[in-house]
Amino acid sequence: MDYTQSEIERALRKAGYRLTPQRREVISAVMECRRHFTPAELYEKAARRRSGIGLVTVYRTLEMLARLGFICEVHAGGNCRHYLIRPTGEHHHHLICSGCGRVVNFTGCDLTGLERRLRRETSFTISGHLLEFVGQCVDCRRREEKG
Amino acid sequence: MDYTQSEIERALRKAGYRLTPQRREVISAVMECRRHFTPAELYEKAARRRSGIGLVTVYRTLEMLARLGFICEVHAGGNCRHYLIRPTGEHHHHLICSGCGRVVNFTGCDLTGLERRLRRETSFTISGHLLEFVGQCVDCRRREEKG
DNA sequence: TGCTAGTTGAAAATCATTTTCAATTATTCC
DNA sequence: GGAATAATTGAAAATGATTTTCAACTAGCA
Repeated sequence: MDYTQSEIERALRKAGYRLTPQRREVISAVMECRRHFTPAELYEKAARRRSGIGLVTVYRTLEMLARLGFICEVHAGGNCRHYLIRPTGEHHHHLICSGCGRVVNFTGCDLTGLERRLRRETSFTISGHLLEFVGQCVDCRRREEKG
Repeated sequence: MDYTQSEIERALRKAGYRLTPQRREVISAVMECRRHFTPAELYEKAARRRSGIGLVTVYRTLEMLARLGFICEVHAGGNCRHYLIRPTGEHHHHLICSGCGRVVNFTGCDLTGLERRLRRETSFTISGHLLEFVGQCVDCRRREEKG
């Protein structure tokens, strides 16, 4: 289901990137994330564990991981980039809690029928789609009801 | 199908906003857009027609129009906001050409089944979804094939 | 071990967006 | 029509995320 640190490191090497201590640290910090994160958040986290990692390196490493397909961007709103670990391979989407940012991955979006219809009606070549559900998880709902 | 300038102006007044020449100009510039646009693009267009409109005012007016539901944001990539005219009322989504930015609105996304499944499986309260298709329109495809 | 191209990170640059605030003006009330 | 007043405008400055620059450093190869 999830990639391991060494799988990612291997893929990185294979793609011609060098394996530096900073990159290892960023990867390991990413792998602990259970919700979406911003470059700045990840920087804090990684820098806390190994002082001397630069924000720029975090940016660059995240960009690299996204290029390799290990993380992807989500459109969580706000004014900065949000990334998310990608489960291995398969086509999937996200259900995002607007309260805490928790993310649930799901598959089976089944938009092929709609896609076919659009292709027929518009003559577009369709290359992909962006689908995200937004809601509130149980914890956040309870918290709101109480307070 | 589309709102008229005076419909928008009326709604704006009704919501307690003042009708200024600058706002009129921005609204009219928006209404000419057949694809998505950025605040900066709209500023250029509006300022060309009536010099002296400030970029800040464009930002503020677009925010207002979005709040009133006449335009909405799209996630077209890039590093700045993209807006789009919203067809009257109904729930709809966008098919966006990655080449030229042309936008086709469509309805009938039918995600209620999927939404129900997610609600059941995750116990989230689902408040909405974001769905966009990306592709290439006929013109852009031809242009690419030729050159 | 030494070479070299890839990598790092501090600082500066960039760029979209937001805030500030004094001057202006649309609307209301007489 | 003419104040009064609160909303609006826009230039300039502030903010904040992201990117670029470049000299120093280093991973990985020979």
